[in-house]
Amino acid sequence: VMILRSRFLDARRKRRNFSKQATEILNEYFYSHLSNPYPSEEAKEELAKKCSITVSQVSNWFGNKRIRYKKNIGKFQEEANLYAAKTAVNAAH
Amino acid sequence: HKDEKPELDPNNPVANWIHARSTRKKRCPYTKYQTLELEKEFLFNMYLTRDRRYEVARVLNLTERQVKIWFQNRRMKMKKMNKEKSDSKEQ
DNA sequence: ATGCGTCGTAAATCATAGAC
DNA sequence: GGTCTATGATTTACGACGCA
Repeated sequence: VMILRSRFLDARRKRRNFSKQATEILNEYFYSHLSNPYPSEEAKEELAKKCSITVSQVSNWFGNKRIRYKKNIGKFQEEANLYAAKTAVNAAH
Repeated sequence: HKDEKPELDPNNPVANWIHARSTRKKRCPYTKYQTLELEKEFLFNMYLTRDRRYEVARVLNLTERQVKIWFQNRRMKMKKMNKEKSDSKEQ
């Protein structure tokens, strides 16, 4: 029990970057909804499930992404083009 | 959209996002002492009476509005922590 | 009308995982 | 291994809206 408890507390204290696949999914949503990147509660739940993270973490990710994108659009241009191309390919099939 | 202020720009993607008004006060981190005292008060009661709010604000050199909002945010934080706890329980 | 409640968020800041 | 920067989380501050 103590082991489980300490493991749980450690997990909360020690942040891990999200997986590449999770970041991929979040970015795909973000760049394909760039004019209104505010997922509904339902959309957040679906993203959370697909990414194996919590709804709060999805909210945090979008909050951080929006402000960091807005603060320096140029820095994200390459990334934006990449995901735009990716969703274009998906739409074509 | 709703929250705060539109940014009237032609075709930039950010134009229709939510933007904070320029009049918004910049976030000012509270001192350890201020936070500790606020937490003690919160432990005593999660909701402030008007008298307590006045007194806490005076002692900590904050405005009554800041104290009111701190308590609102603190209650939301508690709600979030409780939700996480119950979520991790099931499953 | 006032006034304080929640909810969702902006923006700044914190903490540190990871890249170099 | 020590410096940095990118990234996830937390902290102030508000707008929108609800209810008494």
